[in-house]
Amino acid sequence: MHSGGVASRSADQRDVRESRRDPRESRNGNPPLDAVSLAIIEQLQEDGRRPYAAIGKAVGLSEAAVRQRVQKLLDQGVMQIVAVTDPLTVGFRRQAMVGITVEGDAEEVADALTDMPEVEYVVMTAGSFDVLAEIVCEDDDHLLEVINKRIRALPSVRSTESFVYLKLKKQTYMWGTR
Amino acid sequence: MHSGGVASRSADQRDVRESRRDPRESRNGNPPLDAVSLAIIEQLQEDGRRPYAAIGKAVGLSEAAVRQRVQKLLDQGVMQIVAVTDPLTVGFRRQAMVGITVEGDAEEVADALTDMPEVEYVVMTAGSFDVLAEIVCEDDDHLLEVINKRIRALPSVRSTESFVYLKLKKQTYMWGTR
DNA sequence: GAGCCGATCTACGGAATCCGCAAGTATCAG
DNA sequence: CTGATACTTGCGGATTCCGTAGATCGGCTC
Repeated sequence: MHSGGVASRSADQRDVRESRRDPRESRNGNPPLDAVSLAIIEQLQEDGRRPYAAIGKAVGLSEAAVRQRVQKLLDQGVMQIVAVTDPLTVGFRRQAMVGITVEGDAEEVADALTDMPEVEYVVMTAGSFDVLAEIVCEDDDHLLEVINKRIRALPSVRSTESFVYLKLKKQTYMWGTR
Repeated sequence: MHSGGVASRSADQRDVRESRRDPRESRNGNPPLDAVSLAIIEQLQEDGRRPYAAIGKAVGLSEAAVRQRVQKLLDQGVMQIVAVTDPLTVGFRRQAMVGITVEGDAEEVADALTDMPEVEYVVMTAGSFDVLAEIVCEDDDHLLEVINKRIRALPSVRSTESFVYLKLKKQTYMWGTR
């Protein structure tokens, strides 16, 4: 992936010195998305199976154009269309959020966590934790093993604190549409 | 929602006294899912737009049966098919995880958080926080307002601690498929 | 400006999918 | 036995998907 990465001139470049900065800017390394792609994403956040034609009607594009843009967004990893559930509801598994403080490079710890299959979610943060990781496990033994044997075994990890999930109350993907 | 919740007889009932316990059990209040629905969900976790016929072939069901099951899972709120992105990558918005300690009933605080549109994710936990909430905001001012004015204003909230997101490293929905 | 190139959109047609419906079967609860 | 539930098979029409060809636009070089 990341074949091209070229071009990608954002629209509306004339106001570089604009007072109120445009809310959408590249913040990662990724492509700055234009308003149309944003609108497409919003459509798919409401319903991941919505037909391309319906999306096109909503955002003012042809069906084929929507299809191409969606495909590109998926290929670039900007978005993914998936089924999401609450693992606890689904049945098995123990979940926990683990806050981690790091001695050296926090990013390399985050990368190590990323490689673990039990880790669903990794984010680097500012605050009393350097990294937050969400873990999904089979049972308590498995959870214990991941936290104590694998995460704490990482060289740069100074300390960890765990928050075992008791009940998921909300899970939305509707930002941009409210 | 939560209208019916009836019936939901699982298949393969003959081995109730099986030695190794079935990994799937009702843990919430929700319907215990059978192995077939689990398999369907796994398929849709890989690709939320996969055709029903392909799913049927994978899980050993007819196209119509898959369609009916998926519809039911969606209606019951067990699963949702959506586009997910990294808001930071998409451009605008400030994100943070907020850990909250509660004096009285933690669940009512969680419910109050659930009603806030800026709150994407709410989970009740065991540990030094009673509730974790993920917040997505327009900018720092907005974030500050939500945390200081709205969350801390809740009567039972004893204290909060915020972790502003710097970089999202991983975001998966592939549990069950590894 | 002429000309080329890459990216993106529209247009179009055939294949595949979606979706409702009906009939027939099997299982389980009462 | 009766009713309820769930699955299968089959069907047909509307819809959607998907590849491709052609048009358009902006930037680039010369």
